[in-house]
This record gives sequence, C-alpha cells and structure tokens, in this order.
Amino acid sequence: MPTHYKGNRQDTAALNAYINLVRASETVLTRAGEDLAAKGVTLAQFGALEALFHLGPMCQHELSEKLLRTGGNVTYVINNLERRGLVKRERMKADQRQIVVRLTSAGLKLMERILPGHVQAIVQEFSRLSLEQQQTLRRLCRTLGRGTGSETEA
Amino acid sequence: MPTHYKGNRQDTAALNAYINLVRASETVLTRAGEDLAAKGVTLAQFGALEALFHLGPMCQHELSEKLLRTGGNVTYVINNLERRGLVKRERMKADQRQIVVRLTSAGLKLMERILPGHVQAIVQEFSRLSLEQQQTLRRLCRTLGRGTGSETEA
DNA sequence: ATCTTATCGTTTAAGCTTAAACGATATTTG
DNA sequence: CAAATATCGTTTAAGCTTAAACGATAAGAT
Repeated sequence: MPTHYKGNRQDTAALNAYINLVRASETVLTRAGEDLAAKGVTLAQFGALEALFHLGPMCQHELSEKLLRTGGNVTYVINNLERRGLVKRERMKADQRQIVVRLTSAGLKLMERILPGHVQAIVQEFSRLSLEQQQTLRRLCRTLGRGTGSETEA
Repeated sequence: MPTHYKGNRQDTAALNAYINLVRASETVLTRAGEDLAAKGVTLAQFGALEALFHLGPMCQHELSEKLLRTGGNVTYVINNLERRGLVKRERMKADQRQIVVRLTSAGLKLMERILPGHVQAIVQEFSRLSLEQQQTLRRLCRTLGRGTGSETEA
C-alpha cells in the first residue's frame, strides 16, 4: 500500500519508506507482544525485566534511560511488576532519592523460563530475511535512528 | 547498543535487527508526532484525517481496516476529532449499522494547511538515507511485514 | 416469517505513554 | 552555613490501544 500523496520522487521514496518502516515495526511488535502475552507478561514489562536480567539491579532513573521512557512511565511499569512480585524496590542509603529495582527470585525464574523462547520467536520472525538482509536492515535503521548530531554512541 | 543476549550468529543478527528496527520506528514516530503536536493534532488523529482526506468519506469499519486499528479505537479517535469539529458522523440510510465519517470544512482546511509541511518533515527525516537506501529499507520492511502467508496484497 | 448468524459501532477495563507539576533529597553557590 | 539549583521518583490528566461484552441492525437459513 504505497502513499497516496502526489509528490516528486524524493517525497514518494521517503513516504513509502516511512510507512513500511512503521508498519513492519508494528507487525513485529504485535507478534512479539502476542508471544509474551501467552507467557504472561506485556512487552513493556518484559523490557524492564530484560534490562534487570542482563544488566543487574539499577535505579529507576537508570532504567528510564535504558528503556528510553519517561520516569513516570517507569514508575507505572515497575508498580505493576512489583505488585506481581517479579521485582522489588530498595531505597538507596547513599542517595535517599534513588530507588534500586532488582528482580525477585520469582522474576529471575520467570525470565530464565521465558527468555529463550521469546528470543526464538523473534529469530523466527526475522527468518523471512537472510542474515545479510538482517544486517542491512540493522545498518539502515541505525542510520535513521541517529539523533540530530548530539549523540554519544559509537 | 547491541543485544546482551549470548547466542549464536543467527540469534544475534535477528535480535540486533529487531532492536534497531523498533528503535528507528520509535525515533521517526516521535519526531513525526512532535511535528504534528506543533500543528495541533496527534499522530492517531492525523492518521484518520489523512485517510479521509486522500480516500474520501468512509464508515468506521472501513477506517479501522485502513488504519489497522480496532473498532473501539476508531470510535475513540473519531470522538476526539468530532469534538474538535474536524469530522462529522452521518448514519447511513442504506445500512443503519454503518456510520459514515467525513471531513468538515474545518478538517479539510486543516489538512490542506498542515499536510505539505508534515510530508516535508518526514522527507527531511529520511534524508539521512540516500534514495536507494530508502528503497532498500522499504523492500526489507515489506518482506518483514508480510503476514503468515494469507495476505492478499501484491 | 421466524430463527440464527454475522456485522457495525459503543462501552468498559486494563495497560502503555507523555508532559507537567510536585515533594523530597542532594548538590552547588555565595 | 544558607540559599539557590538540580536530581529522583510520584502523581495527575490526557491520549492511544486492545480485548471482550454488548445492543442494534442486517443477512442468511429453514
């Protein structure tokens, strides 16, 4: 479904790339979300759990930076995870403003149980593309995702 | 920021493509949303307005198919647009279940005023990629976005 | 014609997300 | 030290999104 906008060649190429990029992302996210729903967590919850699993305990501010979400959003998602007993909060002694979030044993067990299958679901999803195509896609998306020039990342 | 998951080559390529695809989409959508916010509408509202602008009046069910959203979501977004006087609803005589949504003159004027600038914002965003790269990105995303094999689209 | 089934739009509950205002705690500055 | 500034987490309001249940209308079956 190409764009209906009548413009020049540049405009058409950009709009078509835009719509297909967003659609592809929605498709992939929807399927990943369905996989996780069957495992009992949401995508947002999994994102937080995954960061804690791979990077270890961290304060909410740090989590908000890793997840590219606002502080208020992290409060909300962590509330839901804490209510389900998957993470726990601990106020830091050194800096009373910060709250360290860590996986509970239940949270750790959950991740050990569902992570491999979720990875395979994503691998399966991307098997529509060859290895080389996946790398090309990654490279183009990285170029597109770069900021306005004030980034620090290599 | 590559994945921290320790897996084989296939897994790593898929996960990296996944994370960068989603991030790029979020980046582009955020910027498009900021552009539209400055123009006074949300991305979801613009999506509905744009469909009505380019395809003409249609019932909510049709709109939900074009926008790839649920019926309940269309009800919600159209409510907000109607409240702002940008669209109006008309119950169809032929089929009393259907409700045709059409742009008001205010909605039409708004789109004529903001659409060109929004297109240019997207073109600007994608100017990080060459024309050829945009076409490659589009092709890869289309492949990825295809359904499980039950699609009708060419 | 009546009964069954399907379609269309709405409502509700739950979750995600942001921006903005706020309180508590740290840090910096004069 | 005291005052101003900055950081961290929370809360609120608004919007987006879905799934599921529902009522109204239409289409199909017997």
